[in-house]
Amino acid sequence: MTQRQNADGNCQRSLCPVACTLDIIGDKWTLLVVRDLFSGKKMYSEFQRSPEKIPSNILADRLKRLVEYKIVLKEPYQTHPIRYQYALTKKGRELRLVLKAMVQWGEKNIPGSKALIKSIENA
Amino acid sequence: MTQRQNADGNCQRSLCPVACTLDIIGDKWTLLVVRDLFSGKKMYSEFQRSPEKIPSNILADRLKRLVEYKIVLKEPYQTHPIRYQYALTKKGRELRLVLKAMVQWGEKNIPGSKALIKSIENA
DNA sequence: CTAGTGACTTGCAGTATGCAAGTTACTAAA
DNA sequence: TTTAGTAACTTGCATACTGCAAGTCACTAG
Repeated sequence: MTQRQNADGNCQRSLCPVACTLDIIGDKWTLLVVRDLFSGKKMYSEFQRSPEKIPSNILADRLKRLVEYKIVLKEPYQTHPIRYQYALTKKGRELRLVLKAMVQWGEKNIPGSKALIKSIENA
Repeated sequence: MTQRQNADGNCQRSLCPVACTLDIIGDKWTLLVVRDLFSGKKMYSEFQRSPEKIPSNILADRLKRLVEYKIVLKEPYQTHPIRYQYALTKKGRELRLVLKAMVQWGEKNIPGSKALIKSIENA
C-alpha cells in the first residue's frame, strides 16, 4: 500500500498546490489511468490493454487511490459475479487541463510522440 | 541513477505524449524543482531550502536528469571554487502550462493548498 | 468438463526513496 | 592560524515502491 497522503486530501509536504497535486498524481502511472478514463475506458481489463501495459498490482493500487481521493467513482455494473466499472468524478474531469498541457508539451518537445486520442482536447 | 528514458527524449512505454511526458516529469519531485526555477531560484542550496525539504541526493539526481533532457541549463557562476547555477531552457519554460494547470487544480480541489508564488501565472 | 473472461491478489527480486553524515573547496571572523 | 560557515554535492544504508509472473474466485459459454 502506498501512503503518500491521507484520503481527505490534506497536504503533507507543504501548502503549495503543486506539491499537494503531486502528492496525489505525481507518479508514472496515475495520470495514464486518468487519460484512459477520459478516452472512454471504464473497465479494469481495458486499462490493462493500454499500450503501456500497466502491471496489474499497480493498476489495482492506483484505482484504489483515485477512488479514495474522489477523482474516480467505482460502481458495479453487474452482480453474479459482481463486477465494477470506473468513471471520472467532477474533480477527476477537472484534471483535463493538466493532461492537455502534458499532451501539448509532449507533442512539441518529445520527438516521436503523437497523440492517439482527441478526447482530452474536447472532453 | 534513474533510467526511465534516454537522454535524447525517445519514448519507452508508448508513443502517447502523456506517457512520454510522464517518463520525464512523472514523479514527486521533478516538477517542484521546475516550480522553484520558475519562481526565480537558481542555486542548489535554494532548492534545498524550499518547504518540501527535498533530500539532497534526490535533488542532485533530478537536476542531472533535467539537464540531460535539456529542460534545465547548468552553468558556472564563479570559479575558485567552481559553483554552478541552474536555469530553465525554452523547453523547460514551456512546462509553465503544466504547472499552471496543477496550481489551479490544487487550489480548487485540495483544501488548505494555497499558491505561494505568482510567478507561474505570468512567467 | 474444459476453456475463457473479469477483477483482482500474492510472492518476490530489483530499483528508488529518504535520512544522516561525510567531502571538497574555498571565505570570513576571532 | 585555527575555527566556522557556505555551496554543491556524494555515500551508506534501511525501508518503500515497482514490475513480472503466477494464482485466485466467480461465473459463462461450448
